[in-house]
Amino acid sequence: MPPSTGLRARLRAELTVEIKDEARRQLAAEGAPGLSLRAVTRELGMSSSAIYRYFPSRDDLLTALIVDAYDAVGAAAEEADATCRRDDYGGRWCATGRAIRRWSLDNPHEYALVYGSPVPGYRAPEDTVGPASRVTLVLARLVVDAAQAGVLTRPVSDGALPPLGADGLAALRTLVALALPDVTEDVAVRAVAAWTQLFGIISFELFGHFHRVIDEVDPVFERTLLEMGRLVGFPPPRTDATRGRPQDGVEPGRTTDTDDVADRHGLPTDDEDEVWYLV
Amino acid sequence: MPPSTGLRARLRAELTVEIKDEARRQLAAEGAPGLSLRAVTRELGMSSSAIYRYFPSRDDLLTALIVDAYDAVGAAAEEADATCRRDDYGGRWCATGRAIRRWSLDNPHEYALVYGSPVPGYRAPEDTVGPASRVTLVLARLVVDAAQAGVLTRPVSDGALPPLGADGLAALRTLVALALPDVTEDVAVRAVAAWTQLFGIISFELFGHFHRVIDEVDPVFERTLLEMGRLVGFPPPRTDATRGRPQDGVEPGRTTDTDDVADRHGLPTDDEDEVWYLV
DNA sequence: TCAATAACAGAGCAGTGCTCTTGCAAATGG
DNA sequence: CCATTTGCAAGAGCACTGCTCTGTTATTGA
Repeated sequence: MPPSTGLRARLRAELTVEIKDEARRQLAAEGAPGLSLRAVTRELGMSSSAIYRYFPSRDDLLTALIVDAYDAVGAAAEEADATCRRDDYGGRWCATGRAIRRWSLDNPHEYALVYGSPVPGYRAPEDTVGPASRVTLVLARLVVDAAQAGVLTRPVSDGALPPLGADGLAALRTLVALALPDVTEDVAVRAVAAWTQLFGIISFELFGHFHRVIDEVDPVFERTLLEMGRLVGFPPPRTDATRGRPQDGVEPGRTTDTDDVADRHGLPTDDEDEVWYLV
Repeated sequence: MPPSTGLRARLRAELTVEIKDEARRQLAAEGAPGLSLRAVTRELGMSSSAIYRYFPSRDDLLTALIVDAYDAVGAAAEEADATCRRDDYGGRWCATGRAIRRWSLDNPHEYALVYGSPVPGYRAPEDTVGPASRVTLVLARLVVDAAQAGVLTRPVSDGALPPLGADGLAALRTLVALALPDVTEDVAVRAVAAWTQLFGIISFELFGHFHRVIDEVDPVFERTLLEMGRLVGFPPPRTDATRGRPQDGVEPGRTTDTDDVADRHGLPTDDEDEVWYLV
């Protein structure tokens, strides 16, 4: 028996992605409020009511686009992180942040759909929590790797801030248990700060809050990357690529991404700007 | 001559605010996409076409609401800052951040309207840049005050990060010239980091990105306030109110807001946690 | 008092999300 | 192989939206 119900299912799957592609085109062209189901069907040459066999409502289509957007930015973050040496924690942080920003600037409406105001009513659709965690996990894994390697430096001196209270510990416990094993709550809260700062500055840039305040965001973004990376405690990035133009591709150098443990000791670094933040 | 064109103008102004109030009610109830001009007119008992004499389009009504929201959050920030002693820079930073978050949690849809995805097409309406700068100026003035008082501490040790490049200096020059006189570009970029982190964490909380990650945001927010305040270089807050419940009003203690220079020396602080971040 | 003008109500247009009914083609079971 | 069930598509239609146009009424300034 050939693939049972295969023809119908195949056609259905193809039309589903065709609808999503056309919807994504309209989303990129006019933003989420400009997405019209009727316009999608019109462009695809089918009846306006036919689309409801594939997406039962407009919100469901939007949710599908949200899931895809989460997946895309997560893939961008993963790829950027993968192109760095595993022990170059500062470089991984900067490269990941740069990749997320680049994806956001390239897909502003998808970014707004995902990290802007939640469009579908009020409900946080449970289907999006999975793909949403993809990009988060890249950053979390980075923190965990650095913590387990023991390279995370305390920001100023021990005891500069009072220890976290019981409520702070409790609030961070789920986060630590979920994605940050072997990480101090102290480090976790700084990671949250860096995480939210990253998306905060991207949102401000994309949503126009730097209008007439900062005209060229690139160097400021690079600098905040360094500042927040240092705040978390990452060692400084290995290469001096952070000074270069970050908009040309993901990261110019370091195509080594297969060998993992071999890089742990690493060849002698070419430059001596290891002392960017010493502590 | 009685107030010339007074009756008509008065009625017009009254109806304008009535429309805005009803629109704000609908905005708070169902969010920006749920705001309907026809529903507003229906609720106000007038014809659907009459509203266009007051707001020529839906986007104009939204822009008016955006301006009001900027004004409201700016007023909240100003008031919180004003209730602190002028030389308690850490306290002013924390109080302002807390007030902004509180306003945001109390008016989530207005926050989303202002700091979420920009709804009207693509244009950044020029009318909003003025009210938008109100809350920004509170934070900027705080940085300037602390810088001029000479209390801003460098984060780790001098020269830990390489000096800003020429492009970084150029990018920050407009910001410094506009709102941060007598502030180093080095401090300015950290202020931008704190600024964007503040709104980043608020957006994440409001837009559901902490779902199943952080259940109780309060202590984490308090902690990031301290961390980012320290990153900028503010001295630690004077009172121990940061450990209390920040959701009960703006700030419980310190009702002194009139005397300015008299507080400069200050009464002996009651507690000894002045050494929160020493550097 | 009278013309000018601002405000208003209502009809109407094009568009939207969504539902219902009808008809057709494909897969399935005996 | 045929009858039946199922999946899919098209069209009409409903309630709603932003917005415009027309005609009418009320207010204003001289």
